[in-house]
Amino acid sequence: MKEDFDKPYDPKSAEARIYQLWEEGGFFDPDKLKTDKKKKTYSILLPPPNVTGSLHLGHALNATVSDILIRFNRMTGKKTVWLPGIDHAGIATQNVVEKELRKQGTSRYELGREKFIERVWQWKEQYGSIILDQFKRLGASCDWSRLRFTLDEKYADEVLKTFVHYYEKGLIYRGSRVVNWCPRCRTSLSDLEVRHEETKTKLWYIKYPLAIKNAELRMQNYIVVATTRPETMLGDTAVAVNPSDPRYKNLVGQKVILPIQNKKIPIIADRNVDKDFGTGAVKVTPAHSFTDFEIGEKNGLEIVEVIGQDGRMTELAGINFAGLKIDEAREKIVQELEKEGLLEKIEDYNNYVGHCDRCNAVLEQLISPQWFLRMDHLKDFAVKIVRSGKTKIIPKNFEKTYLSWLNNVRDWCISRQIWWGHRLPVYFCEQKTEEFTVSLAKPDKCPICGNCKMKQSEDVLDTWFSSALWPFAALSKKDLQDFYPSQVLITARDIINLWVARMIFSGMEFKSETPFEKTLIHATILTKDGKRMSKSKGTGIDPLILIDNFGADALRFGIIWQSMGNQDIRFDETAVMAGKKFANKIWNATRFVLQNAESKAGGKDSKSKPKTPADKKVLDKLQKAKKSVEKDINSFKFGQALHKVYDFFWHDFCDVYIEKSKKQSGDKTFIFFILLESLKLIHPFMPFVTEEIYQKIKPKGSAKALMIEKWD
RNA sequence: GGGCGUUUAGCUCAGUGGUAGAGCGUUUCAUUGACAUUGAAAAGGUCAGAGGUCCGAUCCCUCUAACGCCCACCA
Repeated sequence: MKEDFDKPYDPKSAEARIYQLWEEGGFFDPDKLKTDKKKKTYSILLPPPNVTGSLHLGHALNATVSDILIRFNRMTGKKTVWLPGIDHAGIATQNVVEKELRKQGTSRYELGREKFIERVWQWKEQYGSIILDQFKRLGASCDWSRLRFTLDEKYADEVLKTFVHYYEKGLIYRGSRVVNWCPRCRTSLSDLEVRHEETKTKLWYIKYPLAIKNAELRMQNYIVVATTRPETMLGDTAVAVNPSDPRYKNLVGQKVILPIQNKKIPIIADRNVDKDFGTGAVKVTPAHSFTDFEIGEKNGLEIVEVIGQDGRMTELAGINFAGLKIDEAREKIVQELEKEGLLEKIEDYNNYVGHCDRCNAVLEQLISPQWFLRMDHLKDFAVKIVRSGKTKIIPKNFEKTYLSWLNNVRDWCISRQIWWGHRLPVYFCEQKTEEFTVSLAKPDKCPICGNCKMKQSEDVLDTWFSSALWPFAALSKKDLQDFYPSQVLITARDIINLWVARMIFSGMEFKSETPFEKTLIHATILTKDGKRMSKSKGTGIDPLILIDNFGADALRFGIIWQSMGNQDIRFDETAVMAGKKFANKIWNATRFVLQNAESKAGGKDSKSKPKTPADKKVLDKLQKAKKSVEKDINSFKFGQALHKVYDFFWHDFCDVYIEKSKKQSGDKTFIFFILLESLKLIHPFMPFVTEEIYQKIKPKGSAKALMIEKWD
């Protein structure tokens, strides 16, 4: 026993063995543990990582924080579960597999839908659980028997039911409207999947001649519009000015000639037009702009689609332009306008151009038939529950992010034209191809024409539509009773709207209750010089390498040591090294205790009473630290808690008490008791080393594992 | 354009309306008996700048600057 401690602590040999011990002991599964039925249950749902993902420091922070809460609460005797899962991550996963196919010289189109999906499943089987193994290496005490995947049959059922429910309630509708479109992924996107990037571009001032018969006069009478996208003018169906703009008052109602297309389009007045931008007159392209689409609807304008789903100009753009890429078309248009003397001037301009969040392609706004979830009713739920304080967002200032998004949200485009995901439970009639029926299963007989076989919609749902159901769709019927709502959702700030808000209104709609009592928005981990960590820039740090070098406990220590609140963390590796030293310190202190406290004393005897003043003092310090740590954990001050744990053990216990005990003779069972209590205190933060020690020194009759010891 | 956050020791960060704290780093000394992944101690800060409130401000208020983040259909 004592000999085990002759060498320094070696995390590598201990961690895998200890994790196995926990898993095989069934200690992660609350149904296999004795729990205190009088206490409220405690549950956390793991934000399901993407199947495409590999562990980064953000996950490590999230998992460590969650694990501290779970381990702490489990030790207090509450029925506690941490439920893990994986997200199918529609576009992200599809893109990864497509990339692989490209390497093999083929494509999803060549394979066809069915074969392609098979390939993605294969890929999922191969890589799907890799990231979860990485969570295990961190020591995450998830109940793996409850693992869920968002495309599991049961989960998928729940998703489709939700769709049908919303549809029957009139909250889901189909419409041909302008959407964000990624020409690379060939799918629509929701507003939240658009990343705006500042782009240096030009503002072209183009003359639109008034439609006067006299050709000479025409060249002198024109209206100038300013645009960043001259190529879309091929689809213009009006010029708009602000109704209160005196410059254009007389022109409203007249017509101009759209250059190149040579077609008459009206000058209209619309309040959405900003008098101060450009010339105060704008071209209106209802097919390729959200604003213009609205203006077009109000004024009954014609819609001319000049950009296709492949991101190239369509035939409607004219024979000279059809098939050209956007920038080719732009260049050609500008040349032509110049030739005709219709270009007044060009200015430099900084614009925010929408990019695909997943593949970074420049997005187009174009019209396509899509499915939308009405937000007006659902958002009210989500606003109310947070305003009333029934769901708390911590830190509180993020409530502003949340509320301001909800208050300005547009209907959610939930359909995607990719293949990997939940296919819409919508069946179209083969005769009247625009008519459809919505139902969970394919109808035996077409209710529309009465005899066709019907064709299921090709579209799949936005991944976030299914993620939004996670808090209840991931739970079994029994678990719903025990664990809904969960106590706290722990996540990063960039998905407050994308995910948190949508979970909240989904939970309200289907369970009439918030899915979690609190949302904890944890810090973002940055590089040491304050830059965002990113794989592509090579600024990321791989947590697994840190675990290999220093041990999982050391990594957990290092991350939490720096987690003092919502302050973003500039990651400092020396904190991880400090963690490694601390693990070793605990190890060595144990060696000393074993050498001195000969009688390991039975479990009960170990609760000896303090005898000397030093005993009393260290006990007092321990109890104070414990109370303080409890308080900090419960208020999510993890860094503060860890500092106290560290201070107590290193300084009060080792530097003072152990040093003193060297000079103090007599009964030394008390020091053993303090050591055991310290292990409990440290365990939520550094589970491996504490468990490893506990397994070696635990008195007869004590718990099978430290992780299920009683906190008090 | 709108919103938010940060600025304290060489580095990463705590903290308080009334002598400024930790880890790492640096310096000195100690130690062959738990641990050199050690112990004891020291040096090191006009708490971003300006103004205000107060007996007193690093802390509260206003402004400025730098950095960072989120949101956004002004073409």
